[in-house]
Amino acid sequence: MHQRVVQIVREEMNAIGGQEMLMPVLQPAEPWRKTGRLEIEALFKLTDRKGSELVLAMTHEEAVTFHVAQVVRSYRDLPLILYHFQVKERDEPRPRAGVLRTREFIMKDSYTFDRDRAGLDERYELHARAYGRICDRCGLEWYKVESDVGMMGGHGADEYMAPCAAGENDVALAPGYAANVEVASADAQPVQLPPELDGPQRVHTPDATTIEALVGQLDVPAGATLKAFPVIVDEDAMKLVVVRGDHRVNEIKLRTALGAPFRAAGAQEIATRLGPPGYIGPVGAQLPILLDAAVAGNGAGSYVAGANEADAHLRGVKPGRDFPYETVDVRAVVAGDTINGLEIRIEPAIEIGNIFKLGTRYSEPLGATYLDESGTAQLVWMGSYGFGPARAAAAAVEQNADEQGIAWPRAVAPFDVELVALGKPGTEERSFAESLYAELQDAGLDVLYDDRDAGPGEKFADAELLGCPLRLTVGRRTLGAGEIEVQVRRGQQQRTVPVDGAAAAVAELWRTLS
RNA sequence: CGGGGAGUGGCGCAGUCUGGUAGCGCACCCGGCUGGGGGCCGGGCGGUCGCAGGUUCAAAUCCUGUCUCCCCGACCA
Repeated sequence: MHQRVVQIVREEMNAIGGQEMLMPVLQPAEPWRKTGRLEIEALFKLTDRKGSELVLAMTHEEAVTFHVAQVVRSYRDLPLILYHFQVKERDEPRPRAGVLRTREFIMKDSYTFDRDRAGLDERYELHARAYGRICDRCGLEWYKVESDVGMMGGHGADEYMAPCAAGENDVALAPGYAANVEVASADAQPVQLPPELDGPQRVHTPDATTIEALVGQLDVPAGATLKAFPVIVDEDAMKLVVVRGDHRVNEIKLRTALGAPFRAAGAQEIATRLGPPGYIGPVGAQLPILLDAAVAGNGAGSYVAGANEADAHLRGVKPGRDFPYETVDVRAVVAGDTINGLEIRIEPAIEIGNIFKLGTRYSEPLGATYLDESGTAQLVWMGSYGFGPARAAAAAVEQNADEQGIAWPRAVAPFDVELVALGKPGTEERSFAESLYAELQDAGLDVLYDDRDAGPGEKFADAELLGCPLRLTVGRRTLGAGEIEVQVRRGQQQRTVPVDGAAAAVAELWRTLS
């Protein structure tokens, strides 16, 4: 089924003008140094016997850009769509989840090369449509979501997600909206705030180092408290991120907002710069304060915040009046938040593909330029597009399995039909099954023929586990009635077809399946 | 990186606490029965107990080290 997915992808890539090629996995380290990606922890690095530095490629931007830089000279050489199916190697912190997260996997990656942003947008759109067709043809339930650009850098990215319980990503969905929670943004559910005061008032709150404990003591909703999250940006400056007490910081959104790497501040750093951990807050903090939009947007009312001293909080805190801030959107959205007044839900999903607008992120460091009509050198505008056949197959399994096993979509099933012959070898039903096997193949079907000397129960159970769309049974009972039995795997409805013209009837039935 | 678990015939496991003849199911091989939901009877093959050291008369079992795998979390360019 991996090869069936591959062939679907290949056809759709060719249909948008892609040229298939093959690039090496083992590559010199130098181009990776030039793009700054040699530092990536997940990149396998090694040396050969002469001590030359090599890497095992995790994607192929460096290789393809280097290649294009050699070959493309003129605007007349563009646009270009190149792709290949190749092994990717990634030193994952923790490989897991079977086929979903492995150190080594095959990915289709394509790369587009254009003379400008408008060309890139065109090539990107071609891929978006091709990916939609690929997902449909693979029989998947899927959606396209906005995503974080992550390690790739660049100007925008979307992911293709197949919802299922085994998924490792969470996606926020509302009518007309779909985004990975790493970038999702929504309107928070409203909260009843305590009335305003003339200024912050200190309240005694022993052992209230968690929002839960604090809420228990003060009788205010968690959403009326402020949670302070001190971070060290670039191993240098400390900043204080503040979100509503009932919200959580999403670290990907925060990294995006900061525009730089960060880490959570340690207890000692907090104690030195602010106050006792558990009691810190924005009022009086001599730090830049980043206030989440869910707090900053509220007009009336006031909040409870840490007082930066032990066993004390402040009530009546008003952002702006009591502390200066910069507004950011860094909270993780939760189910029940709204977008345009419509509630969102959050679902797990498998990421099966992603598409990135790279721009000149790679063409610049690797010198991929062309000469325009005026003879001026210009940087090539690039896009990068990944698709994981194994993940698509995994999603097809997860979305179509039942108690008995897999129920493959027709397009990606390992075989079209499983033919089960009952009876002892040498019997009439066996010899009929032999001839039916040949006729089915002549009718253009891929057939798995179970001619093992095994009991019927064993064969039926195996057929259902494997999950071919149709199961044919040739047995003495139905054969005597001039029929063979057909089971549609999905739903497991049984029917019979006459022996005469059976192969053609089965082929016809197969065509009606999804 | 933090927490937890597991390494014993091909596969799945028991035995380890309390040291003393390595065991069970499945699979496999042989003979036979059965033949529409993993059926039955009989007879067989197959294991340096992850690895290395130590304790002991004696180690799958106790001790030390080490490797690998799995799960949860962190992380995931």
